[in-house]
Amino acid sequence: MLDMEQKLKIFKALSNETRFLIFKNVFTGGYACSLDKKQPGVEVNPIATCVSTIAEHFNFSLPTISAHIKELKEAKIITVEKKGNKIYIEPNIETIREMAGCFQTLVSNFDNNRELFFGDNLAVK
Amino acid sequence: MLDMEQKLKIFKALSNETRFLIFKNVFTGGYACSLDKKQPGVEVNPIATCVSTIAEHFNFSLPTISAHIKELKEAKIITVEKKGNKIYIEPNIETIREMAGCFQTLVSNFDNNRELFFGDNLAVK
DNA sequence: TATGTTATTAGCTAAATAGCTAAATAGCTA
DNA sequence: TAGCTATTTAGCTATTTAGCTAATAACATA
Repeated sequence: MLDMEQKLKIFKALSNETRFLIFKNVFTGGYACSLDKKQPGVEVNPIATCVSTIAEHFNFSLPTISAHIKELKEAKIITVEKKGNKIYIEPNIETIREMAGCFQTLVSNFDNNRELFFGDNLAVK
Repeated sequence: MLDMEQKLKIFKALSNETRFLIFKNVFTGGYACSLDKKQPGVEVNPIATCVSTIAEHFNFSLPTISAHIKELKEAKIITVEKKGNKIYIEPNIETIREMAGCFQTLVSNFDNNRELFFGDNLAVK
């Protein structure tokens, strides 16, 4: 279960456009190709990418992108693993799964309470 | 459908602890009682509350709470309606329903791709 | 060992954020 | 109309954020 502090970190991490785009592309494979070009045959998840590959997609400096990645890592939205002198970045789907669950529970409880109290349900109205 | 700009506003709105707590209590009825005490018989959703009622729960000034509420309103997380000289605040469940859907779609697509590519599914492993 | 590659740290600046108090606005009520 | 209640606006300050360059660290390889 994600506690409030962790949720705040996740919301903050995703509230910045650059971090949101990194998140989007890490989760949907938007950066995956560049990796193979750089080091064919390396044994990593084909969805994995690295800091400089991500940075290629932005007009920001490498340290800036590195700092954004650190924030996504601390929010547990991505995982990072050092192999050689590269950092391999992968999506952390379990955190997103938990977020989906939290929002869904809130909606379900809300709809259920509304039905209990008012006998209606705007969700199907 | 929520566009990226709207999602960024929602994440930003929920990244601050005070706003997160307001959100939590507006959605779960944490502030509802004070309203009746103030104006019995007024014709509003019993879950509705107002700015000063919310402010009672924090050690922050009324203008500070007012500004937080404005940000939640602009993120479409809550709705506000002026009745007389009060602002009645209600949860906007449709926005949260959309967020739940976005996260769930991301998770479902991710799991589906993983199964397609690797024949496994960490969700049930 | 020297050089190149990848990423982080340090130190800086400009802009945004979150808080405050005082004043203004809007509407109700005596 | 005068005064009361509810809320917002204006103007201020301290802190945080997001960007930069330069320097450093860690590792690979010629």
